[in-house]
Amino acid sequence: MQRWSKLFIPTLREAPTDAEVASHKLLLRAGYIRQLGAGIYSYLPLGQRSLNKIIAIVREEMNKIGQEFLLPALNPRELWEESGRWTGMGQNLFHLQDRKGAELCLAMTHEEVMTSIARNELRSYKQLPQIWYQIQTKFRDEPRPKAGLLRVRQFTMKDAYSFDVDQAGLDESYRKHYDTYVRIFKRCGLEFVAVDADSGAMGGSGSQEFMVYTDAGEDLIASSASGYAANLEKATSKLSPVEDLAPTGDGLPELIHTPGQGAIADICAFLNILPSQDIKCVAFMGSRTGHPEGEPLRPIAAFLRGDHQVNETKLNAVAGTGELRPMTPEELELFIGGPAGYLGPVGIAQGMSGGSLNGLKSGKPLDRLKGVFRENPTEGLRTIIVLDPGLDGRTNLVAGANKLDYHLRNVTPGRDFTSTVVADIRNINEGEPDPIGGEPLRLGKAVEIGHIFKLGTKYSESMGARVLDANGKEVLPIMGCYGIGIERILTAAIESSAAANAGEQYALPAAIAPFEVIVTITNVREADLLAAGEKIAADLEAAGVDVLLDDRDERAGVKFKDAELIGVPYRINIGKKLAEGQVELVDRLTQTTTDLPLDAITAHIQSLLAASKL
RNA sequence: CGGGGCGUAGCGCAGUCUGGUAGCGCACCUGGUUCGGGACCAGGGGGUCGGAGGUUCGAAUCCUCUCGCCCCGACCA
Repeated sequence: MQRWSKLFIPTLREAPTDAEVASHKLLLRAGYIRQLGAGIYSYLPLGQRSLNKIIAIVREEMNKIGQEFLLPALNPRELWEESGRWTGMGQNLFHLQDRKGAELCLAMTHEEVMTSIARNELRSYKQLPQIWYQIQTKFRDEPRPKAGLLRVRQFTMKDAYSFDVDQAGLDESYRKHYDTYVRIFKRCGLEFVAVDADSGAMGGSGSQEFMVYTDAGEDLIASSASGYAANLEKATSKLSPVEDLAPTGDGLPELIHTPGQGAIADICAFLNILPSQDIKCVAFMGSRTGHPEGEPLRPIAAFLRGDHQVNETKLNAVAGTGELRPMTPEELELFIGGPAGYLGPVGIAQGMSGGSLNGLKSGKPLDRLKGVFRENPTEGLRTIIVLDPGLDGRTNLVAGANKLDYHLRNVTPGRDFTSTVVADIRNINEGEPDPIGGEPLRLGKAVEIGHIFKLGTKYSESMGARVLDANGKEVLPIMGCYGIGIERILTAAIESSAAANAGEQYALPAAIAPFEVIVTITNVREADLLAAGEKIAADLEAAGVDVLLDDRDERAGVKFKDAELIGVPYRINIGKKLAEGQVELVDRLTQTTTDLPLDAITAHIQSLLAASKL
């Protein structure tokens, strides 16, 4: 039997000032963790109990589809050079040297080790598919650890790797992981959404992130009741129709004097129109990442509804660039043809050929531009004109005239200007209808607790893993990788619960709480209370319930506060009502209190726990 | 890496500007009272003031350097 009086549970009345987010404060105050350095934490007995419970769930579910390994955290440099990640991971990989000067790293994931095992041992398609996983400590030299356990340099991760002969096999392995993750997170009592993630530079064919909404999160996601969910970088929405303005005059673009009305809000007020009836122009110079010098810049003119915001990730994808910066006034003149505030699509300058630069008057900014053109002397630079679908098909819009203090009205896309491409480049807004079911989108910050990813052959190729297929032909095993952040499950659960209680209190789901039930003897000096508490705790333990008996000689108030701090979902108070044969059950998840007869409590707890286990 | 903030007892803080023997609350120990929502009284223990160097008769306090931590940004398969 676990007795509080014998355990090490150092609760704090006040949180250290370093802690900002709710889960960090509460984990410290509850005695789950202590900090050792930036992004480095010790897990105290309570924290370890909770993490062990999470790990047990993960392991139980993963064992249904795969096999567990234990792999070295210490990896030789050569292995990581094979995959290209020794330098490819940059500063995020912890490097170290042994006494002989040989270089090693602390593994941040285990693609390399798993693939090296696969290439040494797997020879035939008959040995596939394989799903290999491990649960262990990973190291990442994060540029900025923060928010307690949310972003750390050393943490526990379940990562899994699948090896299949063909794409269909990978699809199946991926699906198995998806289903398994859903079961794991449900068992952990989390409310989560699976969002389509950017496959990014990895070039994989599919990727989803499992996210939990919390303000402490670092990602922005959108989801809706119809099951739609996506990262903000990918999220789209159906737009409600906007009423176009009636044409004026002959219906063709008409110059209007709009002195000092450069901002959208100003011009809308000035002309008495809605922002959605105005064309916003955002102009960037784009370049590819990883080409600091000499990479030709690309002028980009993005046109979208006046009430919409550009999403730079989407725009980069459309323009084939990796980095964007705003155009300088000189560049605006050259590539758009107007001053900031009065940019528009009609008669856009669209850049020029390299040769025509010679006619320009000199000056520092222009000299810099000539340097840019030198990379592409014959083609010069043409402005990429991107039109957001929110403007496509619209009529009689208002736009800048590319002339100071003038706008145009009656601007109709397609008729008055053409675009290089029509593509979604905007951020969706909260409440807009989702693209599949039309349900309102919920937009919010979220924390990533899991990620599944169709890797492809990146590692089998670079590290030389091959098997023979049924035709005796050598093929590269197709891989998937699948991660779960163990501590993040705990953190997300606390954040979610604390958010409902003003950040001051939380209760964990029974499945991942350090104890399922706490029996609080309100006064251990009263022999009958002590005896009843002992008996109830013993009965619960005999019934297989994970119970903590608070047998400390403390005042009741202290014990109640402490019980709440450690997040145990069910509390049984042994107190005054014992005289009538009753004890109090506090259900912290529903925030209800019920009186129960002494002899009914064990069965009642058992049924509560059974119900919480799906 | 850029910007900002903070290092004084286990936790929360004052003292630093204006140099003169380091303080408060909580926690901890002892005794007593109290006992269902972080009790009260009395007594007590605990700090090389992050570190190094300097100025000074004298440095938590002034100067220089340095280490650490937090926040915002950048970054984040």
